[in-house]
Amino acid sequence: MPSPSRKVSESAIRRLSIYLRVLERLEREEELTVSSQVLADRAGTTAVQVRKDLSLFGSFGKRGLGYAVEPLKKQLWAILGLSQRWKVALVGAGRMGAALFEYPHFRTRGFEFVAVFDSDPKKIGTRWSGLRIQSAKVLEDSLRENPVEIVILTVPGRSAQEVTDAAVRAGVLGILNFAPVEIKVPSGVRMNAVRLTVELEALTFALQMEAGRMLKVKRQRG
Amino acid sequence: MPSPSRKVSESAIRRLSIYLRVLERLEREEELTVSSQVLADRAGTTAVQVRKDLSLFGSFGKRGLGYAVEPLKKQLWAILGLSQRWKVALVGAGRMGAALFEYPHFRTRGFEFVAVFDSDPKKIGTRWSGLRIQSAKVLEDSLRENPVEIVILTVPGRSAQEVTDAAVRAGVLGILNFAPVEIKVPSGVRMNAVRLTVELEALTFALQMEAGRMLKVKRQRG
DNA sequence: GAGTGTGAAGTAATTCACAGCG
DNA sequence: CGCTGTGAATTACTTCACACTC
Repeated sequence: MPSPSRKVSESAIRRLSIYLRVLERLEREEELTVSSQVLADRAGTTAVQVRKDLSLFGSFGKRGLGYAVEPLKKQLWAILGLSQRWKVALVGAGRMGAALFEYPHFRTRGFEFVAVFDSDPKKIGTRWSGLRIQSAKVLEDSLRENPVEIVILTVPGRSAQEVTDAAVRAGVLGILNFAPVEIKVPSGVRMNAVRLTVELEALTFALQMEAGRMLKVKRQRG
Repeated sequence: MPSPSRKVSESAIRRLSIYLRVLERLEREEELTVSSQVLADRAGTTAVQVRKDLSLFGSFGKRGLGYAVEPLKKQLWAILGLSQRWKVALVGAGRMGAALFEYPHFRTRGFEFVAVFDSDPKKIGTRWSGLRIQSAKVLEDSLRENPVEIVILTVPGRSAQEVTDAAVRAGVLGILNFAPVEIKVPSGVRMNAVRLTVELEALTFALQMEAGRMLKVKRQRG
């Protein structure tokens, strides 16, 4: 597992993860090698960006040839931390929780759900793929006894912070937050938020801008 | 609806959307005003960053006092394009599609699902909140007849690109892609991707780094 | 005094330009 | 030649410092 020469930016890491996705697809298409140009086109970036990103962790390419698909995939796999297995607890067994629990691409990457929590008495005690849904009340004790590295949070906004605090007390290392509120974690715990409204609003902002620009052009012409 | 003085970065927009989320919460807590400092703490950024971001669109604060919560919320609402209603089509009526279709925070922001498509014959014809699920085959014609501005894509990777192409031909303006592949859209169409594996891998990369650092420290001590 | 708004300075990320290798 | 790897130049983003207003 290569270790970075300089400090790597969050955006570089996210691109590496995209390259991995593209490489997996190239592998299914039985491509043996790929140039930074092709990888960039597929990943929505530039060839130099690809080479810079990869060069942060080593020299994986062959000049005149490009990168060997399968070996590069393995490298990225290791760089992104996928060589080790990560135990995950899901908190919030609603629709979003169910979607993520069943999401096949988490499983193929070695993420393993080992606990599910919810606060709805109707759900507690039922099973998801053989995993008994536990009461959110016992989350801290349960995670102390059977530790996980990562918690995926799909609870309503009102309970997000208290669940987070309990998980942190139990020694969780990272949190992926889908709850519709900003949560606070102490330094030493990593938190990454998926903000669905932000994603849509980034889109509507851009569309509105575009529409405004079009109007202006129209007025100028008229 | 204020229009920006200079060009605004994607990251600034995403922060504005986070501020909106925080302001909505402050409003529920019946706060009347908020300083850039408090807003920043809640949003996970700095006071200057907040002021810079807001100043891109106008002067919304009062010196010595801060920002009035409700008016600022309304401003952000308008800036982000939420003053107009956006019609949305969902393509992919699986678990993730269901989770997003039911997601209350899309609806409270005025996003309106007007069509749902899927390719599973078992699902076609059934209803979601009164909305008949249509065959993905008729997507292009259907969207031509009843246009939408936005498509939310929750289909398997293999069909993501062809669905995208059909939606684009039908005149869709923006796409929010949850499919686990990179898709291409022509210029003039906005695309925003939610990459679930990227979110988790950004986390595991950081955790792995952290673990590596700890080991080094340990070795130095030993 | 408390807190905003903003040009200037500093830092980070991206792109350019090209040397170097297969 | 074709394509990678990388210092140098450029551009974008953030933070500093402080004038200004309520």
